[in-house]
Amino acid sequence: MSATAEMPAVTRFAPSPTGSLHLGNARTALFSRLWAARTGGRFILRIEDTDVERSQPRFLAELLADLAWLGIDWDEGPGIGGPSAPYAQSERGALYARLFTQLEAGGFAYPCYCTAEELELSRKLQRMSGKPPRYAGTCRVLTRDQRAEREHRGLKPTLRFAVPADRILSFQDSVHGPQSFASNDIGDFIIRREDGTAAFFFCNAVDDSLMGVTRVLRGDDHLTNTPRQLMLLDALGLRHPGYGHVGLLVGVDGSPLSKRHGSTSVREFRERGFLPAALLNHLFRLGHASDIDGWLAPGAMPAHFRPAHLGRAPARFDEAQLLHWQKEGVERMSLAEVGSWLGAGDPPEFVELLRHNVTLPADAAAWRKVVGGELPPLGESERGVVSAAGPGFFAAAAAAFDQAPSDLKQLTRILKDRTGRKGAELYMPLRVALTGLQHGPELGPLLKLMPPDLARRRLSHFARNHAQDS
RNA sequence: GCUCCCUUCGUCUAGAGGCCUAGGACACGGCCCUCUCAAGGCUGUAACACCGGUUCGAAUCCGGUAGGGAGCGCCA
Repeated sequence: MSATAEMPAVTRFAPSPTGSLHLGNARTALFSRLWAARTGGRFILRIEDTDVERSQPRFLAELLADLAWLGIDWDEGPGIGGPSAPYAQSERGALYARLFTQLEAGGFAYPCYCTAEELELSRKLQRMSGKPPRYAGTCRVLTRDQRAEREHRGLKPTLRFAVPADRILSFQDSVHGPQSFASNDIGDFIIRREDGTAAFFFCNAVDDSLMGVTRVLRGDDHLTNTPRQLMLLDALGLRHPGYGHVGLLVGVDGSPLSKRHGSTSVREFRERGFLPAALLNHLFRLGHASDIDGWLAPGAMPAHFRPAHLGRAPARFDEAQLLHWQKEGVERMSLAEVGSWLGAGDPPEFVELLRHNVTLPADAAAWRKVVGGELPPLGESERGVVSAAGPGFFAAAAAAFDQAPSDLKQLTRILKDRTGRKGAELYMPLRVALTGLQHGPELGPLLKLMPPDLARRRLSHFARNHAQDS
């Protein structure tokens, strides 16, 4: 639309390897990737693993695998490298150290010797007296001697950013429009932890700028954090990326997406047999209005991604809609693809037969049982069908089966002559007796796949007036 | 508590003062097709949170109310 929206965008996804890929993160990763792709820019993957306690190699491997499964690839980052390497923040310590000294030298930051307990208490007190819980600034005014004394006592300081007074921080949010915040509402915040590692506000902002990111797309939860990062960048003389904050992904009840809403990670959907393209199509339309409603092959998504149509309101993740895309995805697979997706080594004729009746691999398992195993007990409606047909019908059916085993066409012809029934009245009781259900793949081929004695048994079972007891 | 954000059919959304008796998609109902389901075709139900204001005219602008959410962490 506007000229800026079409300039090559450098975007990024900056996850922490502290768990498997969450749906909300997958969505912002997708949007960022698409934004870069649509404008001919670059997409960077950066690993924010400064929290050594929670970051684990196992999670990183999962993260990369989840991204790969979704088909979200990156132009710079782990495994590829690039001009801004390294792309793991745990390896960028030396760089951060230089910037910390620069900030301290310029008077933009100061060591803070307050302990976690002291800070906790201070916040509690502030809350109780109805004040916003902000750092009181205790260590900001320490003299050189006072600092030396604390060092001498063996206290290890954190580094705090000295938030300037009376400043208004304004920026143009690409999703929310113009924003502005007062620096007086913001307390001095920690940019380096006691253990010397860089804190989120710092390394996240600094790396975005240093890596040449031009469009930061992230969740709404970061909107009020943005002014801190702006001040930090200003103190360092680094340029600001553009920011865009998309509405959060929430559960069907509108509360933050959590376990009780069911599956919330990409991995869970993958394990349940969802297709990556299906998940992508759903995510693509959550908090985003594309110009077309129908199925999009992942490769076509960049052309239909509209950054100007990113949503401010939270979007509910409704699995019913994902199911729709899943059906679309299954319909679009080749026979061989469906076969390997089901992953059970089914014969091609079986796959061909049930492919339109299956949206998840679990559905196929049910049909496998229909063909070769036990039938589940009949439902109320199915019992109705059976008793309406009557035992005589099934006795005739069993007899007809003996004349034309496993041949539905012949069997129905004979049965039609003997009973005078036709259409649904003829087929439905047969379907229920043979499959236990009123719907499913074509009955003829289904019957051919069944062992003849099994089919015969199912028919004669209902000839003995067993409709009620099942 | 303070600061900030959000609010159109059940869901995802279109809509940037008249084109809106509010459009599309999913879901749901009906009809057609069909041995069934699905697919396909046709069709139906269903929303501007509320109250004021500005205006000839408001879903769209302004103010307030309500309800949701986020941030204020040595988590990211």
